Amino acid sequence: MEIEIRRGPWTVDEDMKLVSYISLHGEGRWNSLSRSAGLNRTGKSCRLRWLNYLRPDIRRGDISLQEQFIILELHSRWGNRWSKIAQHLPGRTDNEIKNYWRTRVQKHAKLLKCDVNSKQFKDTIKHLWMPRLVERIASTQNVEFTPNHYSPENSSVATATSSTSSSESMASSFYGDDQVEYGTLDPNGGNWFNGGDAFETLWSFDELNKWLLQ
DNA sequence: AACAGTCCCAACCGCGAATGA
DNA sequence: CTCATTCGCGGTTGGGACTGT
Repeated sequence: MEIEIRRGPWTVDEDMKLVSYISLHGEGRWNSLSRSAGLNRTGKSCRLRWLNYLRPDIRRGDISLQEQFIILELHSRWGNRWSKIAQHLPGRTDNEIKNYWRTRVQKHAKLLKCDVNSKQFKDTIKHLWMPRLVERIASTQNVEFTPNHYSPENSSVATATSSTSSSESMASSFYGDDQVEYGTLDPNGGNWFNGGDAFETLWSFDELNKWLLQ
């Protein structure tokens, strides 16, 4: 008899079944795991749910400034190698980083009317956005961060601080201090980037345009 | 309050790589 | 070696949440 495979959002009951099964038997062999756990889901679906949502070491909340820097840095080296980038951001999933890139970074490329893969945009990230991020990180309290020397081989330096609550307080102080300073970007008087996002308040529209026209 | 437009993220899909029979 | 199955990655999308009018 064919059992209908479930799709779409996971229920609390399904989550509990998956978590309790994995806690007893461990991960892997996802297709058989799905059957054994009594889930009418594909192995793929179970794997994705566990890795992106149910894993106990998942880190939630805003992407910190350090994490933003690391994403930009590693993406400039490796491109869309999301899982590889995620390995250097403990608790963050490849899916989350990918979503972050698409929703935030690509949006900026679109606003500036340039291709996200263009040299122009990459240079903007490298020579304007990243230095500005470094400034912001350095200016916030008690943050040990050595972005100039960040490398995947030495990622513990950066990730050690990003995994503490200091990054959250840093982000909140950032919102508070700089919303106005960097928020008045719209030539028409409004807020160009709608405000609200730390990444988006790092530079002005004029500043970016000036850079792009160089 | 109601509606429309936009944003964001969880989940799906397709494909290539890895593994095993 | 070949074929089938499983795994993991990157791209895409549906729909709920949010925002503006």
